[in-house]
Amino acid sequence: MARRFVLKPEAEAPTTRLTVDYAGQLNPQQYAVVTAGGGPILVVAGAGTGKTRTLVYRVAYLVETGTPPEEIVLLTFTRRAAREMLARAAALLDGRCERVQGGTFHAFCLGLLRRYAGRLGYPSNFTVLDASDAADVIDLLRTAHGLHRSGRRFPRKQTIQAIFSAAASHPDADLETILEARYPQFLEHLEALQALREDYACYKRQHGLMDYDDLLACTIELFRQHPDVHRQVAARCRHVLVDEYQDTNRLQAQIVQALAAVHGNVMAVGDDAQSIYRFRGADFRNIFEFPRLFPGTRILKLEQNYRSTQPILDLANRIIRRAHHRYDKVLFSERKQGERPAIVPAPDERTESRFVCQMILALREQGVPLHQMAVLFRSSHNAFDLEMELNRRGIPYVKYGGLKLSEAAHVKDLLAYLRLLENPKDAAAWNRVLQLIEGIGPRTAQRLIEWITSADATPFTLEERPFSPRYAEALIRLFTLLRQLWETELPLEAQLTELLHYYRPLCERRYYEDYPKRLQDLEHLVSLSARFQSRAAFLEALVLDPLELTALEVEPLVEDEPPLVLSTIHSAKGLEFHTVFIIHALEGILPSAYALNDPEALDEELRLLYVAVTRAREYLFISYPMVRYQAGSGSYLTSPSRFLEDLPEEILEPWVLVEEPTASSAYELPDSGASALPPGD
DNA sequence: TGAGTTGTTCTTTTT
DNA sequence: GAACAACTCA
Repeated sequence: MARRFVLKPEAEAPTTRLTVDYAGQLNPQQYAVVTAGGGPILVVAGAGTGKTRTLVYRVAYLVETGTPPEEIVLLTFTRRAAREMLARAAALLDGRCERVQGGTFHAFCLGLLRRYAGRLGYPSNFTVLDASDAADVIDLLRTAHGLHRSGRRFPRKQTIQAIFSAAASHPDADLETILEARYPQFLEHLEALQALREDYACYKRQHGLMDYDDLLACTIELFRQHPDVHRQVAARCRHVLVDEYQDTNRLQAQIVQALAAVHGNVMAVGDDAQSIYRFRGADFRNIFEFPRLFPGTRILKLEQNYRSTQPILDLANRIIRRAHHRYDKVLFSERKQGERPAIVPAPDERTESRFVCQMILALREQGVPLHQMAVLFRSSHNAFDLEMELNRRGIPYVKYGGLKLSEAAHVKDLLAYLRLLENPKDAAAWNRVLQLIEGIGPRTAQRLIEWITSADATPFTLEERPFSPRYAEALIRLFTLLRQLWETELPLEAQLTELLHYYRPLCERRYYEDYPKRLQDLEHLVSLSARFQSRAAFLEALVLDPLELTALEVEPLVEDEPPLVLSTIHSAKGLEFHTVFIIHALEGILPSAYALNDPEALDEELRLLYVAVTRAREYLFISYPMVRYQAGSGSYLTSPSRFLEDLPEEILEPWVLVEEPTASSAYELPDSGASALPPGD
């Protein structure tokens, strides 16, 4: 008779001691989220409730309790957010989080597709098109079809691109539904647009091109067609964490579902009241779909606001109450004391800018660092006047949002050469590059592209020369250079230097009015490239993360003092500041004129204001000009945003700007402005 | 076919 | 103030 030995069940959690005092550093709700076990979890978190902090601790906790870092996926809204979170988690654990997979949905998908593109019939060196590249390709096809003069007005290339993108992010709706809902004026072109869309898809496949939407759609396609790849990828996703879930679209939700297919551990964090990316296909209802998508979901809440004072939250709560949709969250703070938010009407834009500048300087005198203050606005040109005033006074600032350096024509030109070296079949890049040569217009460019991209020969060789002598010499020069760079593996910076040397005269001819400034940008770009490992990495960073470049651009200017932040409200998502100014709070701007006829869009504008307001910790100033000037039509009276109407003075304190009545400074507000300040802290 | 000029339209937010 | 269509001239 054999002897029996009774085995005890293994303890669930590994016995390693935890190095972080989770219970001590988090509140009970946060602690519950951080230490929650596996399975699907939805965390509904109001503004300022320590969402980021909670995710950071969650990553640390998972690593400490035995999850291999490389099997954690952290999907965030920007790459900057991912980097920051991972850095903080790494700081908690002495760098043990380094191998966590993280980034935006687009970046994550791109990584996968580079590896598995072959399975979908794409070359692995495919090019990623940004929105304006995509519009250029569409334009190419539109011209080829002769659609641009098909009678009634045909939408412009950017609009077509927007329509296709909307269709791609709503995989359940067809083109007709999209047009009906958002572009009824183009319904008459439905068939032409459908044909064009098919052509566009086909063209991209032939030339190794993917736009932003393809990155998501192809990933889903890959998983559907190749279950083995899907299993392999999902197996490495032991825990999937998604930040800002309210701003995901249907495709992204499907990707999350696919990634969690093996282990089933998904945690999504979001706030339906802060959804501000509807125009990009996001739907805040996605967050309520989560429990349906993942049966057995546990819903946890973070409710206590640590960021703002109660008066600021009172205003935020009042604002969100105006929405047609009911948001059942009321933010409360332990920080009962605080100044009331101010509403500041200014006679005109100039005065509004002067007010903001002088208040900023006064607060800086009081000891608030510049970079703890932010000026927020609906769209980037709302800040032009203020920027002039800041420049005049020498106040350093960084501006987020709006036009990116990588979207400027001259930058795209230079990068097009680089793109060709990476993918010699990139028709969009060829189109740019060829048309820069004198004597080559759209027609010739197209013929040449066809010939170049169909030949299977070594790239950048000119065997016969069936071209007009008008441009033959220039074409040979271009090909020789590209061939040379393609064959010799120079460091990235040297490649760009060579290309810039070639491009410089073209740039001077084309932009004769302002080429010195543009060349300066390009030299900056060349020096920036030195930090990148490879051509591909550089190009990818520029397509997926154009923000970073704008931010970097200003860095060297500021040596001693971190600068003031100017930002679109969209780009300020997830950030917080000691003091926030919201400028141009006007009908037609916030809410935007485009939203006025659509209750859903109007709700989104309201959420946008809600996001802006909840960025502030201590002081909040909302201002607007009472008169504006418009080129041509002169000045006109404005009306303040409807969202701020009829709010009692206990919630929003009205201010009046008064000019100092001395003769010498009759046109200036006092620079110290001390008497106008709220009491210091 | 390309280059250059003029008049018209539209103007948001971002990966 | 830019992008685009429509025009003229070489």
